[in-house]
Amino acid sequence: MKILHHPDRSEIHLSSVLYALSDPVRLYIVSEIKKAGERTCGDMSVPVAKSTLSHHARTLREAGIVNVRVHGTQRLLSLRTEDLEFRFPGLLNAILDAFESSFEKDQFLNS
Amino acid sequence: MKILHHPDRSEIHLSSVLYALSDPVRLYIVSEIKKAGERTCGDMSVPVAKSTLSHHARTLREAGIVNVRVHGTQRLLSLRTEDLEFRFPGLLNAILDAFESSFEKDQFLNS
DNA sequence: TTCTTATTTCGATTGTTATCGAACAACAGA
DNA sequence: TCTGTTGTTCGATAACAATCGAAATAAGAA
Repeated sequence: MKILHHPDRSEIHLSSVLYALSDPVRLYIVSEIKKAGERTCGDMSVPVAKSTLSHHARTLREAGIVNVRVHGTQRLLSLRTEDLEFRFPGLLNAILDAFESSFEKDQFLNS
Repeated sequence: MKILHHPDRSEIHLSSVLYALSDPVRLYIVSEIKKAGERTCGDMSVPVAKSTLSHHARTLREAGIVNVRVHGTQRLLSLRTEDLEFRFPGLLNAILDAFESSFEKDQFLNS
């Protein structure tokens, strides 16, 4: 089985986190995970090819934002809430609250 | 005199703000402005060419993060604190606090 | 008007990224 | 073992971004 690298808590960098979350698709993915707790890639209806979705999942994982757990043929994504809160208190919530109250999520509603 | 376009408060997008702040140089610029209230481009000692600095200032202005005021031959940059707080409550502070307590600012200390 | 200072714009370069489809790999169930 | 499901990797493409130096601009001072 493939080993998925997750950065250590201390290796999570602010710029990388902000960059990873500056993409509307990834922001949407993260907000979906936040709501559901854990989601698979196929679970999320985003208007991109599955290879693109895979790329986004990888970006989020390498930035230290999500944890990926292998379960059969699926990958379960969850937020690294504690680690992020430890490193950057209040950041994730501020971003996700902003996303929820913005119009940026609207473009995914009918996709 | 050249007109500098600043996006309206309602035109500030979360992704653009996060993207603009995902660059270490720009993050440093913003943290310097935050401390001083207002700064000129030449004021800030960043390890990049002046044309590059100009590019970063433009990115921050177009993302709606800074206001640029012309004063003689200089441009005074200030944070659009109120607008950002209105659109994304707590976001800017969470990011700047994270930056201050991270090691990311260290790379600029001796430049 | 000429010089100086502060900053922008231009053109070029180099590197990165988002995207896709096709091929591949891992697993589960029949 | 075959088949379908799930997701990754590969190769390609097109767009974008960070960077620089040189030239241009704009305002003020001499």
